[in-house]
Amino acid sequence: MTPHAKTKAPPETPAYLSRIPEAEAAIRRTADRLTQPRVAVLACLMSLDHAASHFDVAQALAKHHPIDRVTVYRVLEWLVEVGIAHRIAGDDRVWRFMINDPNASIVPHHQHAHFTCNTCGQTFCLDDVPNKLNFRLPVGFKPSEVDLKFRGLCLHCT
Amino acid sequence: MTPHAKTKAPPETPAYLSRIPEAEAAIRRTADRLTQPRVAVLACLMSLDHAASHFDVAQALAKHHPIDRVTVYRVLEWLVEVGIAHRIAGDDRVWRFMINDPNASIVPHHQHAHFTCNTCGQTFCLDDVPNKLNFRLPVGFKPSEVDLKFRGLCLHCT
DNA sequence: TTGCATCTAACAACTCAGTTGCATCTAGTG
DNA sequence: CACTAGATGCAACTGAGTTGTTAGATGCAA
Repeated sequence: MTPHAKTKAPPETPAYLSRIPEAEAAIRRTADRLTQPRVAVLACLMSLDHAASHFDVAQALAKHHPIDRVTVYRVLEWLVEVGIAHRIAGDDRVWRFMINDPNASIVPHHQHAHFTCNTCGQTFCLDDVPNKLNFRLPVGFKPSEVDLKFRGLCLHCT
Repeated sequence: MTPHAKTKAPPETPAYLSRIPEAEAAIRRTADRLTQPRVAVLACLMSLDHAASHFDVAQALAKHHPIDRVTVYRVLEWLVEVGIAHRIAGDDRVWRFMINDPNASIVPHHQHAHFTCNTCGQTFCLDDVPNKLNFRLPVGFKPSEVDLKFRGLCLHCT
């Protein structure tokens, strides 16, 4: 084990590297330019099963693809704009980002749920949870979006 | 949503003034001190049917009860601690606060819903909505809290 | 391949909500 | 009335996210 491993150091060969071809393909499908930061950030998101903050992304890429933090912000924002990812508001005032499920509907950030683990702090998407819910709101409230958040123990920390 | 996308200027005689006796009574029920900032902040929250940010509160009190913004933060935090109010995380990275429904359960911030209006930007509590929902989460996820947020058109903006 | 218009990245400087440290003051008690 | 724990006010700080500007890539057309 590495000494002083307070935060777990990234592995020698980061998992996101293998996702680079997949990321390039997805970016080419957009009308915008294929750039190194976009590829790296998207590959990073693709390698995760949970939501990542701008800081998580910048840190994961620091060794092999160091990217300015403003660029990370802008790439993440762009990924949301073009519909590749969606953003999640956390309780700690930090945005987290996650790849959209390609099987989901066209507006996947609507009507789907998130789960934040109280132990490891990571946020997961639960895409198939709330579709079958129908809410009864007080008279006069006309909802257009629903955001459902759970907190508790995730499957890794059980 | 613009931060503090606020409404009109407060009236000559702020509505919160009439809530001061009620606020004093509630604070006396706690084990802590009755202070002017606590009374004013609580009365302010009591006069609203929607959630208020620290900025909303400070602004509402500015004329008759000017209070340092750090004190507003600390009083709001204290109100949450003693169970008089609860805090809501908004999409604009701003905490908003609202009085707890005295008829609700002991932990009212669990298992209740919020509604944010896309037009006026205000956030309301919908206390009686999600109690009857039972969710089916993926295997391994053990939720302890649920937070349900709606966005759309509120009853004032219909 | 080269030239070029346009888009994108990097850097610095900034905004803004929220926090911390500390000296001063005050509510409640005796 | 005096005393003290606890609250307030002020200043300085933190950290996420944004904006402006310049330099550098990218992709298309010639």
